[in-house]
Amino acid sequence: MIWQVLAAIPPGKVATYGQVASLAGVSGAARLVGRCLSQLPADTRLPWFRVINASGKISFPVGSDGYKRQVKRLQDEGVAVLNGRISLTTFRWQPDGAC
DNA sequence: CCGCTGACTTTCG
DNA sequence: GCGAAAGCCAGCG
Repeated sequence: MIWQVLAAIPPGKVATYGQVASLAGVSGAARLVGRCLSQLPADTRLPWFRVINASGKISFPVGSDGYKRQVKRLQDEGVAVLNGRISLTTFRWQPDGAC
């Protein structure tokens, strides 16, 4: 389920763990999503880098290996990352129909 | 079976 | 804006 949701996230947009969890049907299980991502292989095609925490920041220590990788991917997708935080210019992904 | 831990979220002070 | 507490699910000792 989590993977399905990840794959459903359009490029250039990002979603929070809570969003993904909710869409996955496990509302409130944000930690579950995070745990699931941690299990994802390094060569996975899933856009796990589009998943961020509620603070709009990357859930990795700044300067960390995974952090840099995620930022690189995000920028490649067209997402701007400033101050270790997703630029406000990048709208969060929302289900179709939701404002 | 109990308790700790983890890529988290939300509310209260 | 930040720190603390409770809620959430799964894996491990």
